Amino acid sequence: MAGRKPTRVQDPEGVRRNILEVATREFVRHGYSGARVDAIAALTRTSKRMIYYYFRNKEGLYVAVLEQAYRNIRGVEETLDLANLAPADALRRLVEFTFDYQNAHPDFIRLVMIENIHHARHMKRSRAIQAVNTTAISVLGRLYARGRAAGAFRPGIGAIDLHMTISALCFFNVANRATFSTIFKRDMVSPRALARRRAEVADIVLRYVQA
Amino acid sequence: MAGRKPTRVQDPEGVRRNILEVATREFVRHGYSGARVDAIAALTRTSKRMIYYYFRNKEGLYVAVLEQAYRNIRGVEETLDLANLAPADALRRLVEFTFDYQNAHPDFIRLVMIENIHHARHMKRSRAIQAVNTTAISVLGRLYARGRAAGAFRPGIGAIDLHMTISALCFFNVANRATFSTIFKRDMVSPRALARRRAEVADIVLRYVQA
Amino acid sequence: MAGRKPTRVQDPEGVRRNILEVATREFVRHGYSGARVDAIAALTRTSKRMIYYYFRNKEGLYVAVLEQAYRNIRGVEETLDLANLAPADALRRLVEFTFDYQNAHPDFIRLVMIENIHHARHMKRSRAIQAVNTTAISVLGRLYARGRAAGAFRPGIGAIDLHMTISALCFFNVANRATFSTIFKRDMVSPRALARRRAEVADIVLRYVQA
Amino acid sequence: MAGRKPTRVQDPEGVRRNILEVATREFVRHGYSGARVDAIAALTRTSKRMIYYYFRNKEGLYVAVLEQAYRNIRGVEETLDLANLAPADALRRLVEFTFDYQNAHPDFIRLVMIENIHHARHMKRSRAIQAVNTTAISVLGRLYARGRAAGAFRPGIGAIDLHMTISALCFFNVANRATFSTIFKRDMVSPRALARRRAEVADIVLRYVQA
DNA sequence: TATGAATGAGGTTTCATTCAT
DNA sequence: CATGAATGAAACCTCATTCAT
Repeated sequence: MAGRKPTRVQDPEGVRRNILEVATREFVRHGYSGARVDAIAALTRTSKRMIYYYFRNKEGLYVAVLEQAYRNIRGVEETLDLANLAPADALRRLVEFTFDYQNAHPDFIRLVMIENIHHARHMKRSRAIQAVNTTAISVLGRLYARGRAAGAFRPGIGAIDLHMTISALCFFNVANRATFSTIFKRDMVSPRALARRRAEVADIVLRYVQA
Repeated sequence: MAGRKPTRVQDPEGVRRNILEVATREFVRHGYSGARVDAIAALTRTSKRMIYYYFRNKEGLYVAVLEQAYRNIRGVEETLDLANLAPADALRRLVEFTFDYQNAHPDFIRLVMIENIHHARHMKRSRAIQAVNTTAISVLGRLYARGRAAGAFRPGIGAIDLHMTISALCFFNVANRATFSTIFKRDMVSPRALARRRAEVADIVLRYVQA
Repeated sequence: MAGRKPTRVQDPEGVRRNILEVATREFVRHGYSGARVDAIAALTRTSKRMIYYYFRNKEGLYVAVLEQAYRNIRGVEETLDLANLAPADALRRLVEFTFDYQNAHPDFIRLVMIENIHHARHMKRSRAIQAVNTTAISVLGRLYARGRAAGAFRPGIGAIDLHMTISALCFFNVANRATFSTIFKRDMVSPRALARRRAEVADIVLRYVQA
Repeated sequence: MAGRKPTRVQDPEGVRRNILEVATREFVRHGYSGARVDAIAALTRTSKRMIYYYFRNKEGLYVAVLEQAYRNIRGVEETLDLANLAPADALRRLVEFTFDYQNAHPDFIRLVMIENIHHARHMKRSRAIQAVNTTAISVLGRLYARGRAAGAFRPGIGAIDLHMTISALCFFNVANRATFSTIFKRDMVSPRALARRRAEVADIVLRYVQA
């Protein structure tokens, strides 16, 4: 009576989460069209029927996966506590953090790639996602303003442009890893390789911004 | 008898090319799994049977599309005639050219994205593709050496790293256009927006390299 | 605790009636197989479980709907008070009333159509329904006898035949409205169109019966 | 070489016809939603896949069935050669023919019922069907004009009204057979019952039209 | 009495591919 | 070389119904 049964017979939230986890893996692995609802169901602790019960259809499931992914990264920049660092140090830290974060979360990167393959069709329909990435920009904007005030950064750089630059440099290392490392026989995943590239990316951004 | 379609009745190479064009469009639009052999056949001036005749199966067709795409970009850097420019100018020109070229060939970019989604599986199997991008590196390598000799560039930068940086910055503008412009309500396609970003990208690279 | 839905928490008869109303609409709209238990439940003020609780299954619900519909029309003819009219006038009134009644109750007509599509399978099983339409015949039989006695009607017409004739002419206007008005671009629903056809139908029946 | 193989391996038209026949039976038996593509396929000499090849989807198949049914009845009235009969005789013959024809083709009647259940949705979309029933009206219109000229018919009756009357009386005998004969325990299918009702229907129409 | 969660069976449709001519 | 017809396997999805609380 007191104390739940060990096998929770009904646990909607758990079931939902379980489906979402499995589905994320499958979509990430095979793309939207390549992912199989059947395969997802089989890896789930529940049945195919439940996927449709919770997410209506394959597209609904995919959108939920996407939203969840964006929700997970929302505002990570704010956890950084950059205010106590000198602007240049803060920026370097932000870049390195972004680099590490993206390399640590290839699933998210791949979902973004997939979404781009599909012209951001699903993202466009999701209010939840649209509400996201703004924190990145505001954190960056404040940091840049601080650097400007301190005379550390040169003028004329937009926060969105800066964000795009950082994103582009970090994103590539994950997104294009397969083709790039194939063509150039280059290690892009070992800790050493990551550390080297991370430093390089930070250098690029700092040289770009510094006065 | 009299009224045959004006289609050249026997033009194997033309038929092959036609299939390849249509297939490129479809793969680019919908990804590998999302592309439909039926749809490709219907848009072709020939029939489905010919696709299998020439390319064996869907995967063969996709690989052919990919190889063709890589073949088309092979060595464009060499057409640039950078030798007569000062190293910095030459590098700026190379970057801007790369930026323009990639923005002008989103199909190729999207094929690379697709290939990355699929872990470069097909590319790895294709000798033809593996033989490609080396010219980019050698052109860049020579240019960097020249800049070093002239005292214009700082030491310690690898050609592959430099190439990756340029690629990352240019690639992002095409590959992540859909999601990025959706989230940040940002124009990434107008001539004006392209010109601005191209200049910015060139600046980034030059500041990174300059002594 | 405070904010309960205003729904009477315990009102079995009301719940039953509510389900029946919604179900009628759905069956009438989509036919037996086309109607969805889920859809019915969703439109109900209660839940799916209650449908099964009260009606056992989809078929039970449908039979209940059908019985209810027949119960509602049972004996409407008796409300007419035809005894004070001359036989011909009484018959005209009966026909016009039937015409109006059927046009005012398309749901009932459609349930009859649906039941016919299914070979009256459910009706055959329902004692409740079988007990119905006899009043129509007896009313009509008495009226015809009166007309015969008065020399107003010709001999040799059976009450059931007469009923069938009236039914056929009235029923068609509702049942075949969709196809007929589509093919012949004919208004069959405006008050004016209904009045014209009603008069015509009455004429047909009277000319048929009159001596 | 000369002389076809007995098992014609490819016979698209035959396959199409075969599917259509089987599908007609199934739709007629179970209505649109109640009919099962699987069941149709199983009764076919080909496979489920072919149904989709030829008819695209269930709705396409149903529309084809409906069009085919209307095509089959198109212009049967013209085969009657009524011109050599006196107007009243011609009209009686037309009515009796219609009665017999509809009773002999219950499948068609049931398709019309089904289509009405679905608000003529499919018919409205089909140009082929819309083009049909006009011959019935023109035959009837000419006949009525002839009867008027001969002083045999009374004035003021519209051809479409007349057609509706005949249709209603004939249609009912097939369409409402199941419910009507269940409630009134009445034989509506034996040759004798049909002959009696046919004569009655003809009488009704003639009394309605005659001067 | 009431509800949201769950389910198995089966429904429709689509896919890449091959066959017969 | 070329084509329309054909196919099996599997994809996505829906249905009426029942369970656990």
